[in-house]
Amino acid sequence: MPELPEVETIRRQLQQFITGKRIKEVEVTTPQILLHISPADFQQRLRGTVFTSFSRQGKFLLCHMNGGELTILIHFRMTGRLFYGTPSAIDKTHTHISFWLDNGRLLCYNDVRKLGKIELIKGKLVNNFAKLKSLGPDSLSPDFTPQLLYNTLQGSRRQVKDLLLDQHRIAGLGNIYASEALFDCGVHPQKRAHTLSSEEGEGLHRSILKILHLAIESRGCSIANYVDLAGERGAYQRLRRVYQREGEPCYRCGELICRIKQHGRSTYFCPRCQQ
DNA sequence: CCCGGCGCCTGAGGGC
DNA sequence: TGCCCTCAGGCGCCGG
Repeated sequence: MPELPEVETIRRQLQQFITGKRIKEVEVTTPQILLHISPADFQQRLRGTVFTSFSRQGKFLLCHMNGGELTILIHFRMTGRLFYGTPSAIDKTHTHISFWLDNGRLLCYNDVRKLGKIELIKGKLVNNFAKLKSLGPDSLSPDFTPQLLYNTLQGSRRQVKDLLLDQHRIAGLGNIYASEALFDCGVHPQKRAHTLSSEEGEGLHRSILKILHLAIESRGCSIANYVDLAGERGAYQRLRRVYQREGEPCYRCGELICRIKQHGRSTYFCPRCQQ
């Protein structure tokens, strides 16, 4: 479930429903999901702690426990999800980590492909955590300005779509929203980043924000298997203009949407609207 | 720095 | 029905 809007949707729901809840017990059925910590240690450290708040950096979800004493860091990769509900209501197929809460409900990490990762960060180390520090500015943070994007583009000879997927430059965009944003501003995905004009840079910046806000309003994109905390699908897939529309007419000009491969990943674009 | 390839995993869908 | 291939919202590592 991966990109920024989906993680943000989950974060908001956690903030609303899980804040203040205490963990009674932790169940680890698939240890490989845990990074740099044993199941026993993970359980022991989290037992009895309270969910204080939830934040997000790019596609990382941070669950702050006991006012920041500990942070659970979650990356969903391709198919990770979180479910919240009563034990009888939750389908435990592909559930790897379960948090039993003091209200009798369960918060479960579910992941068909088991590519997602969960780790624990102690106290103030969060601000120094290498993995988070190496991220570029979050696409929705005030640091992500038109000027910053333009400077980033100027500093790279890579294809612009490839650059947009690099979390160390800009954090949050994934394969769907990168294609959608480039279509929205009419920039060809294979254009070299440094060749974009400042107007194109500004247009791209505007489109990224527009697409991300629209996707969050739609509570994410459920082309494949993404669902939110309550198991509900998002609605953005109905608004997408190019992603997975190969061979279908462009909504703007009628030309057929193309699919190309960039670094092993599909990119969708309109050859007429994106020159 | 940049790029391509592989590995991590499972499941869905298409061609034969 | 089965097999084999490709593909999938991601990312880290390695070698050239």
